[in-house]
Amino acid sequence: MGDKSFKVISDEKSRVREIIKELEAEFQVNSPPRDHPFLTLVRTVLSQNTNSRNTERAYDNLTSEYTSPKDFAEADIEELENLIRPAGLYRSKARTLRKLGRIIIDEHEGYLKEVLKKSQNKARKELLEMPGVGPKSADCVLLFACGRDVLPVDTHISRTTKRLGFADLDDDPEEVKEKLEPLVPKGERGKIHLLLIELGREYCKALAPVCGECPINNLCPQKGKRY
DNA sequence: CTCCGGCGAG
DNA sequence: CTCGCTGGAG
Repeated sequence: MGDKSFKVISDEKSRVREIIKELEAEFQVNSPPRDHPFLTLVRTVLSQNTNSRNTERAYDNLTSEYTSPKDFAEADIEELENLIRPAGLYRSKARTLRKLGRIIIDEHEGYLKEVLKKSQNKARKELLEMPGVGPKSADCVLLFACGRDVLPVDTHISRTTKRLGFADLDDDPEEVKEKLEPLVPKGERGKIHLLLIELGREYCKALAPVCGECPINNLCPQKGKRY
């Protein structure tokens, strides 16, 4: 007896493929190749636990005056704080950004690119050793600054993945990643990352999900359980 | 585990 | 008013 409230696809890999296909028809998520690795890292730090609008404001303020690792390494903390305030968590982020600038200058010849040239595992390990850089941020840099096939797991990814039934409610981001990644075709991890974020922002929202309008509600076990 | 935090939606 | 936002550190 299958659950007729949603399209039953026994193979979860097939269901993921269907979901990607439907979401691609709904959203265009051509991620612009970000050529500047250090600014990619800066943007990622600003985005931590911060919505995209506020991230964008802070990033625009900041990059009108600071662009190179040297700029950040020599920055006045209070000035950094003022520029990035819209992002929230601005005191810790300002200190993180200055430390990151100094690390790039002192330990990597002034270029984050020197770290990213290494093998993916090595690069990830070194990113994780940097202040203010955890799993999600490290993966974002690997994805957006050097096009690696990785799947950064943020709150949107966690929430949508759990609601879609690919992970359990109490799974932490690492567990979500371990369960979702094997279901995603090679080379499509960055794509599904962006697609699930859009899904989370537009439909599968934390507070008031709009399942009735969701483009993949026929592929979701929550169909009929939420309004 | 708690803390950091401006900001907008509901 | 509360909640959550492309989290990470102590």
